[in-house]
Amino acid sequence: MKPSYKILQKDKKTKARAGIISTPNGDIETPIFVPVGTQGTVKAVDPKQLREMGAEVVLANTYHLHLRPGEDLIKKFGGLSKFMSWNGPTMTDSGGFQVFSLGVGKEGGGVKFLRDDPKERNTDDPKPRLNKITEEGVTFQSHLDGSTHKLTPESSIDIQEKIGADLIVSFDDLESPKYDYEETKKSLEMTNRWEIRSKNAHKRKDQLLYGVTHGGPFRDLREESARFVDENFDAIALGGAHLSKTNLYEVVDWTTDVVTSEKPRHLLGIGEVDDLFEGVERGVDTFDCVIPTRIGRTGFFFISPPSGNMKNRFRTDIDKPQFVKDMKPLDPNCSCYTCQNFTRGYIHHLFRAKELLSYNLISLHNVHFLVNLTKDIRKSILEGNFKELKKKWLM
RNA sequence: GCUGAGUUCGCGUAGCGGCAAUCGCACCUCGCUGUAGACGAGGCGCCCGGAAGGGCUGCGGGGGUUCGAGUCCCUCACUCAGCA
Repeated sequence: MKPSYKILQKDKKTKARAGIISTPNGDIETPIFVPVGTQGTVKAVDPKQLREMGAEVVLANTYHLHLRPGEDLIKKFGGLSKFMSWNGPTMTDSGGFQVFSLGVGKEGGGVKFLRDDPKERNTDDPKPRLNKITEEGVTFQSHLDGSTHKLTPESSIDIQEKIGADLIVSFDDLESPKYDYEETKKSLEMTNRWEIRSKNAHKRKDQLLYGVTHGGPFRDLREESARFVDENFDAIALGGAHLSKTNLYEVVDWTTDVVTSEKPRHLLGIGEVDDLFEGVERGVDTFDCVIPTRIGRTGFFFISPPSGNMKNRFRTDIDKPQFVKDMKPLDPNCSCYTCQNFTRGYIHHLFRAKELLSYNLISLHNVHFLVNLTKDIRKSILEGNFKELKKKWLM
């Protein structure tokens, strides 16, 4: 079957909408947070746990799965969804992001994201790049063994067809946050050429191919890119969102104002609590982000209001000494397995002892937290009180 | 009792006579947004400082040699090993 998207309800005051993406592996009720499972697993979280918490789709990475175990192997196992025993909808990223994260993004000490605080902006010391970008595609040094690999729009799509996710992404070039207007424009033009090649290479009709919008922080480029992607694709992914918060929301607005409303919109790589509200309000349907699992493995867990707020970014660190004797669950308002069964004091102990269960319990909570938040957001759209829910969270 | 080895940050350690003194663990603080991340950065004698920096104390105790001692010498204490 051909994947499709349908809007069920539009919010009256904002661009938020509740909808449904239908795929051969099941339906995805949007808005929804998409946990990232780069290597065919959401790190430290079992597929059964994902299903039980209500996750509906998992995003894996073309680059990583190509290097290991290889797309042909995954195909032999019946595709990614079966291979990882998830048996639900999946999405793959094109590998374009690795151009950035292994190359440009490593410049300036690996700072990949611009914050509003100028002190945190990229510095100038260049780091060696692990990749080379040409018109044809990208040549990588494998981070596993240093061997050389090439990824092109055609090979990325070929790999993604073999991996067999329901939702796949065009091969794009990522602009560095350091690029000026001209450099960003050049990068965008490359992306556009690569996206057309991606589209032409794409044969499997049971997969939905997203085009990716770019254009850095520049309005006219963003709008041009959105128009271009809208003309050529049935699904819109908003890329290069490594911007300051305020700029990010502007960029989302510019994009969703231009793009056909009846197409699903994905915001690549974004997913802090406030981003989910601001994104949905501006018409985003799906988000993927490593945040819940990455910070989970380093001890941070999400907390809801009133203890969670914009100032603490809805998170705190289980490693803190204050949790030693804390008998409360991670988040008192949370219905996840972790919060229903374990105390902060116990998880603190596990984390200090580097016990593997701590990574599972915290990651599970964090993923549940964001998935559940987007489900609440969806419900609020259907019930007509999205703004009230947003206000309750972001104050 | 004799002989040998040892006693340096909470623990374990490094240290050609120029050291506030190495490294690991622990501890404290901070950071992670399409995952080279179960990770990374900083701190960890005391005092002042935002920092640069400055002051004080300091390598089992005591004494000595030396411009200068954790480093050399004497002595005491304790620990460990072997012999009695």
